[in-house]
Amino acid sequence: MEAATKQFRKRNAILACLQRTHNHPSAEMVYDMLRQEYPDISLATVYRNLARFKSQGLVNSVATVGGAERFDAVMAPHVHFICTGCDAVMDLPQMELPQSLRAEAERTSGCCVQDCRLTFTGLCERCKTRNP
Amino acid sequence: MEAATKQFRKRNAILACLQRTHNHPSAEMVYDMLRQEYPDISLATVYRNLARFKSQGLVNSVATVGGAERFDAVMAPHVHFICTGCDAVMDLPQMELPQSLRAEAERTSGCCVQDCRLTFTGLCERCKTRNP
DNA sequence: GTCTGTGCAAATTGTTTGCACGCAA
DNA sequence: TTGCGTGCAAACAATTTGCACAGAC
Repeated sequence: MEAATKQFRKRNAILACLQRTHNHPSAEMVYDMLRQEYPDISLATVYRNLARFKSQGLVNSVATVGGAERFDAVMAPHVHFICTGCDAVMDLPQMELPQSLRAEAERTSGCCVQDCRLTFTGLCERCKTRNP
Repeated sequence: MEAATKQFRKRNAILACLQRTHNHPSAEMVYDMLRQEYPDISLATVYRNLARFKSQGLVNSVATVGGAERFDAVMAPHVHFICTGCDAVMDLPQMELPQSLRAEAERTSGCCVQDCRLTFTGLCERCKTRNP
C-alpha cells in the first residue's frame, strides 16, 4: 500500500473487505474481519464508512437479517438467498433478473424505480439436512 | 365484538389493523393506530403479538425501512415498492411474480426455498415531483 | 491553521424480556 | 387454581453521534 493512501487506509480496507468477501457481511462482521489487520479499528469507523459508501453508491444494503443490516459491494442487481437457519446471505448467480421488470414496475406504478431486488428465503443446503 | 373475544380483544385488533391497512406498518405505526381505540395498549403487546403472528404464519415481515421492520398480513407472494423519500411501502398489485422463479431458485441453488420477495426501491409519485 | 479520518464513550432507537396483575377456564 | 394476555419498566442490541486528537494539506 502506497504512502499516499495512509490517510484512507482503514476506509479502503473496509471497502476492499466488502469487495473481496461474498458473504454479505454486517458491520460487525466487517469489524471482526478487519480487527486482525487493524487491531485498533473501531466499530464506529466501520459504520461511518459504510454509510458513506452507501450514499456514494459504492455499496448496497442487501437485507437486514436478525436485526443487522447486511452489505454488498456488487452494485449490479442480482438475486439473493437468505438462510433462516444460519442467517447466511448468498448470491444466486445462476439466476437472471429479467431486465424488463424494472421498466414494468415503473410503468405500472408511476414511481421512479431506482433499484430492484429479488430475494429468496429458506434453508441452505447445510441447514436443510440439519433441520427436519 | 362478542363478549367471548374480550380476552383477545387487543390481539385481534392488531391483526385486524394489519389486514385492514395497506401501508405495511411498523410496530410503532400499528401502536399509534390502535391507541385511538385502546388508549391503554402497550407497545410491548404490539411487538409480542406481531412475533406470534409471524411464527404462526399469519403475518410476514416485508422489509425493514429506516431501521424499523414493516409487516404485511397478505401472505401470498407479491411485489413491493419502497419509497426512499418518505419510507412508504406499497404493493405493486399489477405486477405478477412468476411462479417459475421459486422452482428455478431451488433447482439452481440446492437450497430449500420457502419464500420469494421482489422489491423495488425508488421515489413514489409524490416524492418524485418534490425531489429533483 | 484548517480539514478530515478516527477511537472512545455516551446517546439514541428499535425490539425483547421480567415481573406483577387481572381476567377466563 | 392454573394459565394466558397485558402494562410497565428495565434490559438489550444495532446504530449514530459528540468530542478530542492526530496526521495531511
